[in-house]
Amino acid sequence: MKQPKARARRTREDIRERLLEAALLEFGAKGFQGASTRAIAKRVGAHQPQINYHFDSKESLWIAAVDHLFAHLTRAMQGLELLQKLDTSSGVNELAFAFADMIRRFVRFAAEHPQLNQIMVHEATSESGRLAWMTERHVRPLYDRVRPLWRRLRKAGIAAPIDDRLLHYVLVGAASTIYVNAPEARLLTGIEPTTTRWVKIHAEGLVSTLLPNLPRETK
Amino acid sequence: MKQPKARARRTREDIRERLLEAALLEFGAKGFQGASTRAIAKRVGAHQPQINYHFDSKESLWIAAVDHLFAHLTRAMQGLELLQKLDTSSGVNELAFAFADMIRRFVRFAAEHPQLNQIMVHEATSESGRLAWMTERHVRPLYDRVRPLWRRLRKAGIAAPIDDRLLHYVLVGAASTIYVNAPEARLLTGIEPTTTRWVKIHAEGLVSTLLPNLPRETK
DNA sequence: GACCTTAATTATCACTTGATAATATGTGAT
DNA sequence: ATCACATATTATCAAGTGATAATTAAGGTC
Repeated sequence: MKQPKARARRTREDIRERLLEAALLEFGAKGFQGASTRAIAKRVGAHQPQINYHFDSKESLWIAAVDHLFAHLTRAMQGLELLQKLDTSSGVNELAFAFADMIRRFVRFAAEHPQLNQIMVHEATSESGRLAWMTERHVRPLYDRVRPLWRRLRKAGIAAPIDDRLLHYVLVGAASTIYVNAPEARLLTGIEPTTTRWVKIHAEGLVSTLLPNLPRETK
Repeated sequence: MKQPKARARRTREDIRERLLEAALLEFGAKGFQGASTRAIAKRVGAHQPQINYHFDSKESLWIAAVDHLFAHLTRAMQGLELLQKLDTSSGVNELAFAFADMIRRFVRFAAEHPQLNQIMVHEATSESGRLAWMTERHVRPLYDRVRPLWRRLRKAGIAAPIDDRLLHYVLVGAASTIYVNAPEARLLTGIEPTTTRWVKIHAEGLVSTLLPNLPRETK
């Protein structure tokens, strides 16, 4: 009477994708050490050794998951042609509008994908190969791109008086902490911060605060 | 020839204090799960079972360490009589100066004791008994104290346009992320953010940004 | 100096972890 | 239908975890 459990066989891409998403949730919530491969596999109804089968190791899974998520971020941010605005040296006002939009997009992304900043924070608290890899591969490009833009906005008197090297952490922290710490924020404030309503309020608050002299948008 | 290793016998308070400090470093860097009691003990030249001897369990150690650190924060913040400024309904300008000072102190504390915000972030990413305990016991008092002050400053037109429920996370994030992520920040920016020079630049930047219409201090 | 309280050390336990090897089964090509 | 290959499952391992019990030694008190 013991009939063998029907095993769900899925395509390579399908199961890999599911494992990546599950990994992001676990790594984001528990950190690299705290997340267990068994818990990740269980999330998608798989068994633990499938992780070593589809990826080579826990670390490889982590790398693949982080690549996956940063690709998502890049996609979400690049409707903006910030680089071109800068390169063409066009009007500083246009740059300011583009920057404001970048802030809004970043806040929205942080709300919808808190795993990214959660993972960054979990890793950034102690030195490791993973931290060095993530910093150079994914964080530096963003940092290097944003820094000159901010300098220009400051010279134009549009941006708040924050050093361009510190800005990265001020912006990331101000934008993402409430979503990184969402379980705490729900307990503390009683609100659900990931609501579109609150995300908008948050984003507009940051825009007005970081770019206090943003000109009126006249299209 | 095998002479017994001289064992360092210390007073109860001494070894407890040392274990607490070591625990903060490990918990801050690795999170609760990631930190091992053996690593904590090793930091102070002790053996792992001493943790269960002087504290009851890993969790009790964590609680004691967090209490210890928040007591330190309270001490660092309370030269300010923010409460009184509020209660006496005295001039809003004085409140603003006090608030600015609070920001400076908080930034300085975050730089000198990154473990606090590291631990908060590690715990806040997933629900747990520890998170609930820490939120209600230590975070809520600060949150509840600051919120009405900020409302008053906003009404007076001194504070930046950020909702008072969100402010907590905007401020904590903007002030502490660079120190929480210091290992990353060093790699990324090439500067040492915990220098008094950079801490001052950071703090003043936040004050000007969050309180853009702070009156000139006239004593 | 003997004694006793308290801290330190050693040995060991049950449990969880990531990984590997061996086996079983699903699926498409022929 | 059969076969070959790719995916799933099971069993197992060594390493590391927090905790406990048993033993040893330090330091003050008389």
